[in-house]
Amino acid sequence: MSTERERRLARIRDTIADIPRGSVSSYGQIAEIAGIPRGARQVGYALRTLPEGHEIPWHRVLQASGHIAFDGDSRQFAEQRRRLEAEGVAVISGRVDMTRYRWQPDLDELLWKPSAAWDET
DNA sequence: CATATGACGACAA
DNA sequence: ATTGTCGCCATAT
Repeated sequence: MSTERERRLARIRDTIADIPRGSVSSYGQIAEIAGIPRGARQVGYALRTLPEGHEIPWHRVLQASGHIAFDGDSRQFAEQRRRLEAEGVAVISGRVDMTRYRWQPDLDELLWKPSAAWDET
């Protein structure tokens, strides 16, 4: 069986997995799409506790301001910037232009995802 | 049950 | 642009 907590984390991971290459999203946006309003910190928690060997595009999640969430001198910051630039996302001063790269899921995607929560029952 | 902790976010200086 | 405060909320202790 699955606890509510597990399903919540799964929805977050699934949502992040849907961010297309070359686009980015924010913690808050992911939370909302995953059905967790005001759950930005929960998205942070989910990313912090990703399972081993995951293939989740964690680097496509940024702060609402477009800034990378890690300290500019950290190794993780460098890795995230590298991955973003590798797929064509410009990172200027540790920041991405959200108006330009923000993921805008269409109706199909939004209607498609939630169904995963339905057939859980 | 009480506190502390964040890969957050909005807002006021 | 920066910094500090406060709100938020699941987890950890």
